[in-house]
Amino acid sequence: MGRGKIEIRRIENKTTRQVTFAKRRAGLLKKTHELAVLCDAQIGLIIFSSSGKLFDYCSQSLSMQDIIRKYHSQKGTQLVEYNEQEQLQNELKRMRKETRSLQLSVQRYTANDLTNMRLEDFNQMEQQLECSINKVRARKFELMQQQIDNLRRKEKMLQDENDQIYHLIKQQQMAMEHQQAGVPKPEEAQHVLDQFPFYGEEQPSSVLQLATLPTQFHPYRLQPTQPNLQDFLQPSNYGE
Amino acid sequence: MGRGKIEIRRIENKTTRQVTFAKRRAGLLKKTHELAVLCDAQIGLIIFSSSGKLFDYCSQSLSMQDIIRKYHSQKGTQLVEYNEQEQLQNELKRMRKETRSLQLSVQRYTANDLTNMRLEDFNQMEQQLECSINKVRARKFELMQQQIDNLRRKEKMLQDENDQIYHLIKQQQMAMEHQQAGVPKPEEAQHVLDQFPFYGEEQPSSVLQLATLPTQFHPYRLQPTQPNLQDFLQPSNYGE
DNA sequence: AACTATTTATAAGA
DNA sequence: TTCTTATAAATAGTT
Repeated sequence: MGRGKIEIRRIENKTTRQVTFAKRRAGLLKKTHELAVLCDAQIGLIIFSSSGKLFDYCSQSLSMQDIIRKYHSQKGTQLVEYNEQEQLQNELKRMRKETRSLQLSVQRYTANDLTNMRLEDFNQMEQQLECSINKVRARKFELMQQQIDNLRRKEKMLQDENDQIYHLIKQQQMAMEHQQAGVPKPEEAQHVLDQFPFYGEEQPSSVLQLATLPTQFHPYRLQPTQPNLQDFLQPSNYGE
Repeated sequence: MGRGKIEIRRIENKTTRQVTFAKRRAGLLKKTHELAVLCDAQIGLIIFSSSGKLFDYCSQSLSMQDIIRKYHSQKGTQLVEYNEQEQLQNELKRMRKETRSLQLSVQRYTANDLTNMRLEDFNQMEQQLECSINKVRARKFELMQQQIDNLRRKEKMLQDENDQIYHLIKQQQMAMEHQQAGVPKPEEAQHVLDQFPFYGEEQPSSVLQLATLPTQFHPYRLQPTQPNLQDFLQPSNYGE
């Protein structure tokens, strides 16, 4: 349709190609519009010129987005991305529900909102809370018992050690009395004591809480004592 | 281009419209293809007939996906959907975190998992639970007190009513003694009692729990009584 | 689905 | 570029 017939193949002359592009592009847009109007069709047309410029047409009533969406849903493509979004939304919904229920749970346990509760619910809540508190206490005392056992063991070790020190000093005193009929100097006794790992070693109070033991006793003779439970509620490092 | 010129407006005749659609659609696809080839353009064409059937064209070298992607990147659209997805994912992340923390909270309150807890945590938990339980009990007793007050009010009303009945019957008896020097028949007394709304009306036990009141007393004289607290832990319908 | 009178689009020239 | 115009192509109405 022109002065001459042309072959449908890429126009090599750049100018000619550009002119033809402009003319035919206009024609195509016009025909696209006509088809959309005449036949009540929904049409989306996207044209990129060879230089990358965008031209598009979209029949009224639907946006290009809508047409593309419809295209994808009909073609089955994009289904992946769509499903992903769908899945995400479902998961979010589920999470919201779960969070809501958890929030209610926490609220019940903290008893911060007791309005809208029926009298009979209170019994149940009380029971739940009692049950929880009992569990907590049981576990707490279990841990405390372990600490106590541990302390007892350590106490026993110290006791034994002190007994040994006591006898050693006794022997040394006797030996000295034999040699010079004199008494040992305190510094020498200290020297002998040094070989015992526990003697004189300060126990971190956070570990053993021995700081509260009465100190007026003879240092070589620790008295068995019942630890004060109140003082043991510290991070347990037993068994190290 | 045809036997006659036509206006560019929706063709009303359905058959004509369908035929025109087929013809022009073919023409459009052909022209689209020609433009793509002649001018080295990238073109995507999506047509939905009025009945929803899909026809599309896409220039070689690029898929429709690619063209759409390019379209979006050029238009700046799709950024919305991308952001939407991004937002969704962020929200989900946030929700997961919140849910996790709530789960931990609930777990602490139910005391179902006490491993990995330090001894010092137990005190705090115990306190929290005690605090909750106190709140629950306070509220529970408050509600119970309300029920008790309510019952007292009702009791008082019944008492007053019975007093009135008692006096009425006394008066009647005296009147009859005047007239016939006889005693009133029980049926007549019952008739007089009927006008009092509370008399003989059975109270639903779930509402007032009066079922446990001792029944061996004189029916006209309800004894003031301390309700048994154990029996009041029912849905409260007081104040109706 | 094919025909064809016309309209429309457009290639090439101005 | 844009306008013009001869001609190809598309297609409305008909068969």
